Amino acid sequence: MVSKRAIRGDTRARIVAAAAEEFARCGFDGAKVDRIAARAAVNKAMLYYHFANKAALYRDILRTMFATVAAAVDSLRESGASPQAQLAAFIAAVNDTALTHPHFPPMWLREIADGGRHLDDAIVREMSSVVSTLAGILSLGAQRGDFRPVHPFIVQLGIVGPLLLFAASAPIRERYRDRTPQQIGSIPREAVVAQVQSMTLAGLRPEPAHPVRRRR
Amino acid sequence: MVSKRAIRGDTRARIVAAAAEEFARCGFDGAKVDRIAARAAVNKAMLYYHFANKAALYRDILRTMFATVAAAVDSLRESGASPQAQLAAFIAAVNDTALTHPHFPPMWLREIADGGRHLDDAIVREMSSVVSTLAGILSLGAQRGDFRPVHPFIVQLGIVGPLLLFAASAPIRERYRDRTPQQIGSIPREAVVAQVQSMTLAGLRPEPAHPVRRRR
DNA sequence: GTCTATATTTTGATAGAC
DNA sequence: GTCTATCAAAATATAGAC
Repeated sequence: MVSKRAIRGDTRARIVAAAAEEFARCGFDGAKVDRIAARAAVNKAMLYYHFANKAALYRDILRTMFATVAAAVDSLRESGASPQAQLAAFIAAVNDTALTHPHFPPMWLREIADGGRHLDDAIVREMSSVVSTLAGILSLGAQRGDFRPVHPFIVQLGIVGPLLLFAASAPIRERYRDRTPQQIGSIPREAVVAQVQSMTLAGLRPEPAHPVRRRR
Repeated sequence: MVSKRAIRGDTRARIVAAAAEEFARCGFDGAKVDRIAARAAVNKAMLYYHFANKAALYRDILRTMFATVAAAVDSLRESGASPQAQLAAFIAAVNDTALTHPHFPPMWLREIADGGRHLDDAIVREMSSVVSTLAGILSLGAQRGDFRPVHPFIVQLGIVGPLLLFAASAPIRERYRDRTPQQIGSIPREAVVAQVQSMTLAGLRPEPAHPVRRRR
């Protein structure tokens, strides 16, 4: 039962959209309920009519976020393509999602930094679904002898880490475009994706790629 | 002139230490001045005697943080070792710093997610110093024909991204140790560092490592 | 340098009419 | 479902004595 909303704006959806932007920009504690309501052009009391409290609203968005990534990544497993191609597609899918949902990267980073303060079991299930999908690709590649065995979560870090940092650092790079060397301001995202793809694939090749250690 | 502190506790240092922990755990907005003062066993008014306000205290810590990383990374350039070895040492140095200063990773992630809200020019200088050091290693390798030319910042993302995520996600992995598949709880950090090293080096090899693209 | 007491503002949340 | 008015609890910051 959906009651009788959706006559034009669907307030609930507007609240969620405004909240996602606010949470991404300010974090959970920095986000202000008044600002969310204002941005959604909704009365603050209305917000509390739809959601029990700020935390419930936040969790709802987090859940959607990870479910979106999980679904995007899961869909490409059916292609039956080679492990290499599937892995590249996995990386592209994560990047696409970050592109089409610009608030995901900051929220993801923040939730990690927060020690997962607002995670519930449902959200964690979605998160680990992403890793499981990756694990499937990796074990397929290992079976075929294309990949050497590596812990899926480590590979996940190598993929998600750079992509999240790149996406989330856009405002900083833009602001300090000229005040920094190395033209950090003008890096095409395609170059980042391509580099993550080639780095990940190269790092998975069966022949150990001369790892060196060093302590100062 | 250092006045006459340091008789035993050095209040200022205690404030900074307590604040670093609080900022790492809660973020700028989540961090409470009362809690910082309490944790430092210092009166709250004392805190405002040493620092103009919460933001100034925060910036002071950020500055130290990036200066520490910049120094650690810079020192290993003098070794005159091979580009490969220097790069591996760079990665190890970043990891070591994250290990010895556990509040750095969350703070770093948060500042990125925050869009660099609290950065000032001095801090940005330290940050770009790290990238410059990496750029030096990369261009040395490129001169010798050991590395193919890649934008330093992209390589930086590939190094710092995984390491920060791994370090900062420790509490989450610990909490959901058994509720998740893939034994995410028990991954040795050495494995992560080794994988980042081999992935980075492999991704820099002159021969292009069959990059694949894909859009769903 | 250190503490007590307090001013001021902000903010999450609710009561209750329509 | 929607809005007005408002409460109560933080939380940043300061004044001013010692």
